[in-house]
Parts: sequence; structure tokens; C-alpha cells
Amino acid sequence: MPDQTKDRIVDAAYRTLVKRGYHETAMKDIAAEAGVAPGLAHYYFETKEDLLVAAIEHGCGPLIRAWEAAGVSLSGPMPEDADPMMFARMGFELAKEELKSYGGLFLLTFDMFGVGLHNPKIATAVRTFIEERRAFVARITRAVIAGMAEPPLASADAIAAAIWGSLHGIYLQKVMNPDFDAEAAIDALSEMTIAFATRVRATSREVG
Amino acid sequence: MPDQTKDRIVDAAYRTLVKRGYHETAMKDIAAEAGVAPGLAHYYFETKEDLLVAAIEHGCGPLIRAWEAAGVSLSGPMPEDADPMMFARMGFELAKEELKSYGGLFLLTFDMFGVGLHNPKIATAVRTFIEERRAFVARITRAVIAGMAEPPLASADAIAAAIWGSLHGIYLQKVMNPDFDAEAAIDALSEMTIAFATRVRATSREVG
DNA sequence: GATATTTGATTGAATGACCAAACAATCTGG
DNA sequence: CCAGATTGTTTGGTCATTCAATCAAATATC
Repeated sequence: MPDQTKDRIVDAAYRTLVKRGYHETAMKDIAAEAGVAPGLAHYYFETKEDLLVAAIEHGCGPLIRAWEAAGVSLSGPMPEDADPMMFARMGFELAKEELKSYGGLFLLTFDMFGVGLHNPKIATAVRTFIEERRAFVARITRAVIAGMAEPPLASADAIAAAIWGSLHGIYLQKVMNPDFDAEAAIDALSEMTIAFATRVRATSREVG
Repeated sequence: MPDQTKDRIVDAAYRTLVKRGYHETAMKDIAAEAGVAPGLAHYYFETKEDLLVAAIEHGCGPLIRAWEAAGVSLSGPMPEDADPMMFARMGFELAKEELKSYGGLFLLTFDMFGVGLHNPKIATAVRTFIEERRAFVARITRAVIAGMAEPPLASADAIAAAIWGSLHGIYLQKVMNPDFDAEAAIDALSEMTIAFATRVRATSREVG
């Protein structure tokens, strides 16, 4: 029963935070949504910040499990036998799917970024969050580069930062404006990166 | 004196909001920073939201003026005689500069994005902000595409969304972690997009 | 097996602080 | 003298966090 209650609070926190946002939801709102007394949320979570972090981890669960079901591990290494380019393509497809199924999670994540700008505890959570995902993209990038005839000037980490950044920026545009065509933007990103990875260099004279 | 006072309040708002963030600064903090009575901020700005929007516009001023000094207009058309590819390169260089000189502005902007997630008035301000910058990138993109031997599958708007998104995502990583090498990431983005624009297609067989 | 004791979960009210906005009063320049 | 600028207080409300008290179940004692 105790763990169950804690879960109920975290789940209620997730739903409420997604709906109303961090600064607009009171602890007692979360408690009410969980059907529990106001004080109990603080029995399990020292501060509201802690509850936010827990709620986001809770919200990421389904997405990460969906990935692992597709044979993709956020933290683990790439499967040795996989074709990196295929992996990259699949990554972009998954990114498009996510946007359709996990809109609420993105909303909450962006909210967390906003809070993290001036809140040290949340800031470290944000940094780990970003780091984890960027490292994931970097692993794929490294594998792709290894197969390129002429490796790029930029490091795999720098390219990964640009690609993850683009995905994040596209998500943001979608969250802020539901009419925004995020799929087209991801397709464009995919086209650019894949063309870059499979390019044949132009003649020695650089076009300028 | 009246206009001067209003400016002083907006400027104080900018500084205070950058330093402490929207939700952590009280109107009276701003008034104090401006050396003015608490009530006066509400005399000039109906709500705190209005003051946030004004502060961001105020903060964007120097940056936009710096651009226009370099012959780049955010809202106007591209100069007819300019080489679009050169323009694109310059854009990426300017992006790197901005990050060094206008870190506070980015911080405040990201804060605004966070607030806008659950605040209609700020949300529309954010949408216009994004729209303006994305349209700027789109104009350059269109000009670059016009000069390409084989135009891309993706539309200029979709490519612009991916590129602006990447810049935004890179800025975010920098804001959240000062050790992050944003210049390398922008260089990587630049390398990818320019290679894409000047590419020679690989043989008909698509690599897969 | 029945009774006392401890433990942890849960409650709901109280605390202490904060803040946006409204307002009435004062000042000042023309 | 007056309209607009400016002041500083008040209002009405919010909220995170604390805390003493209750409760249920487990554990120990006889």
C-alpha cells in the first residue's frame, strides 16, 4: 500500500503538471488529484522540485520502454551488427512517432527546462537529461562517421549536439504551435544529415 | 521625464529578470532596481506579463541593431545582389558571436518560452518571436535552394525550421551548461548544411 | 491467544511568507 | 489650478512547508 500510494502521487503529479504547468500547480492540487491529504505529498517528497523530477522520470518510462521494445537502448551501446545508417533513419522515424504519442511529456520536459534556468536542483536534472540523449545521438553519429569515405571536419559530439538540438528545437516549435509541421521539419533534418553522411565531395574548389 | 522613467523600468526589468527569472522576481524587485515606487511599474504596464514582453523586446534591440549594422534585416528581404551562400555562412558566424555577447538575452528568452507553455499572452509573444526568426532563416534558405543544381526534397520552410531549431537547441545546451562547446556545434551545423547545399549527388543507388 | 507497544502512513489545519494588483494620497510642471 | 506622474500602503489571495494528532498494522510481551 505505501509504495502504491507514492506511485499514485507521482502519477497524479505527472498529470497535473502536464495540464497546468509547474508554477501553476500547487502541491495540494496534486494531492487532491491523487485523492490524498495535502501533507502526504511532503511525506514522500521533501520538496516540490523532487516531485517534479520524479514525475518526469515517471513520464519517460513508457517512452523508454517503447524504445527498448524496438531494440534501442538509451544508455547501452549500439548493437554490433546493426547498420548505423539504418539506425539513424530509424531514429528519425521514432522521433516523429514520439511527437504524436508523447506530447504531454514534451510539454512537461520543456517546463522543466524553464524551471531549471534559475533553480539549481532542477538544473542538474536538466543537464543529465540532455547529456543522456545527446550521448545517445553521439553513439549513432560515431558509427555513421566510421562508415564514411571522407570523415567530416566536425567531431561526432559536435554533430550530435547539432542534431539533438535540431530535434529539440523542432519539438519546441510543435509544442508552441500545434499547426507547425514537425514531421516535415524532421524529414528535412533527416534528408540533410543522411545526404551529408553519404555525400561525394564537390570538386576540390570549395564553393563560396 | 515620463518616457525616461518607463525606459528605466523596462531596463531594470530586463536586468532583474535575467538575473533572477520571471517567477522569482517580484514587481517590487523591478521597481526597486529602477529606483522607483512599487506601484509605478503597474502605472506603465498593466500586468507583469506585459512587462516581460517589453523587457525582451528591449533586450533584443541591441542585437537587431548590430545585425542591421552588418547589413542584415530580420524582417526585410535579402539584398538582391548578395550571394545567398555567403549570407548563410555569415549567419552562422553571427550566431556564434551572439552567444558570446547576448547570453543574458537568451536566458530571458528561454524563460519566456517556459512561461509561455501555460500562459496564453506570453504564448502568442513566443509564437511571433519564433515565427520571425524562422522566416528569416527561410528567406536565406530559399535563396540558397534557388542556386542549387538539384533542389532538395524538403521545402525551404521545413529546412529552415530544422536549422533554426538546431540553433535554438544549441543555445539551450550552452545556457544549461557553460562548458558546452556551442561554437563547435554551430560549426558542425554549418558544415552539414553547406555540404548539403553544395553537394554532388551520390550515384543513383541510394545508400541504405 | 490476548494485550500492550512500536512503527510508519496519513490526515488536516496552521504557519509564515510572498506577491500582483488596486488604491488613495501626494507631488510637480506647465 | 489641474492633469499626469509618483508614492507607499492595503487588499485579497496564493502557496510550500510544518506539525501535532490520528490511525492501522505489525511486533513484542505476557
